[in-house]
Amino acid sequence: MSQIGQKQHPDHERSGLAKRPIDRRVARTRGMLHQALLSLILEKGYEAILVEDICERANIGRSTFYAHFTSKDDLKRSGLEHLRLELLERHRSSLTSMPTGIRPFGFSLPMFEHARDHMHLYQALVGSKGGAIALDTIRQTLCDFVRSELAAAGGKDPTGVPREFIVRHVVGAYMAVLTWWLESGATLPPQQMDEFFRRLMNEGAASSYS
Amino acid sequence: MSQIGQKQHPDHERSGLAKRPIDRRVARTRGMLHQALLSLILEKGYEAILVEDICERANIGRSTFYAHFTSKDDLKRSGLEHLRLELLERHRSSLTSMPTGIRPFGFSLPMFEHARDHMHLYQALVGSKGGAIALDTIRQTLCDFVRSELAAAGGKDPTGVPREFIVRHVVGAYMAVLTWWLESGATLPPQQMDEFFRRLMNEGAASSYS
DNA sequence: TGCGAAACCGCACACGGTGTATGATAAAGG
DNA sequence: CCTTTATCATACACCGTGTGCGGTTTCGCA
Repeated sequence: MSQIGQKQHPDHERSGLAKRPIDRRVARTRGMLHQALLSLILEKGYEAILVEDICERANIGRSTFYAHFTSKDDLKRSGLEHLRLELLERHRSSLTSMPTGIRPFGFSLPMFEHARDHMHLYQALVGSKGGAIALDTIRQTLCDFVRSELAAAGGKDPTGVPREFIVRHVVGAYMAVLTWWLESGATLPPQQMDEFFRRLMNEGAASSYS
Repeated sequence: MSQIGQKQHPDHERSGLAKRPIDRRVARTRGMLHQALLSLILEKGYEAILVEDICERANIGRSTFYAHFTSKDDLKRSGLEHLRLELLERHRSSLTSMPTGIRPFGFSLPMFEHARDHMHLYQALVGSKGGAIALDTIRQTLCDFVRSELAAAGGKDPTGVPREFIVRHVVGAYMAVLTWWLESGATLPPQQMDEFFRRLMNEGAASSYS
């Protein structure tokens, strides 16, 4: 309960959330732990990992682990948050670079590219059984993207299909093909995956049935 | 290690897999345990459940639990297998009753109905965090359905989209809307859900974008 | 209806993983 | 250089798991 990273310098306090410099030791420790967890997920899957395993791999004392994270799940969440923010940022920049804006499924290509750039990580998340919870974070983020796209595009749903139905439909299909892509080694380029996805979404999957 | 249910009556042995009558006590015990697990999943979620909880709820001694199942997961798997077989059977009968056969997404309506009939169970699976593994069983079964549909319908994929891509796309979208339906209380009737799903699959989700 | 088999029960035990407390040591940072 | 802060090893209590073992109850079958 050493309350690490809570340096109190009342003077230097910036407004609200200060970006105070972090002690090198803290940064090193957390980095090692994150990396250790990741490599262990690839080896044995998340569920089978022990806190002791992580510490051993990271060369960190077990008590130090608990000084930074309350549990194995806490460590996972922390690592996932990085990922989520990075994804958000990439989506944001892709929006500004292509100001047509209303093009549907704008999240698709950036997401495929992001997954390609972090393939080792995503494959770990997909492969392990515990990855389901992790992927759920991504799923919810994508759902937000689609919701705002739908809200921006058209107010009416002429087909009578509930809007949330459409959101889940689109993101569910997307996550499924993304997962398949990663599972099978991500050999196809992101551009082609994006093209396939858009084709099915535009023409409907039923058109491929005969 | 009492090896329950291994009655040895060498005479009465039928060819191969005999459907030997099960001791009433055994049936009662297993039924209680399955039911207890289910109700507990609804209350606290699968992960938080202890073997002791299950036994207490079922009024079964803890040693008896281990005489039937090796672990909590084993009990879950056992219950899930029932579900999977029932789903398979319903799909089979729906195929024969509608011999046109080639109608795409034939799994859709039977699946929605099956979920409606076992709503409490499915909602438990969807809601709990551990449900991901359980839903995966369903997902794989549906993938098999779609694969055989695709194989039966047409040999060529004129669009150039890989067949497995289509399979994952369809089932991913389906599982997503099914999950949403259950999460939100399954108020819409299965027929309407089926109709919505087919509409998006036929016209493409992009058509709902403006 | 009675008898043998088997299923159930409670209890006790060893094992392993978790999370906390503590005091000593090492390394940042100013 | 000196203070602050992070790290470490150790020890400990706690809890859930899975197994072993007699004793009791219930079932199936003759």
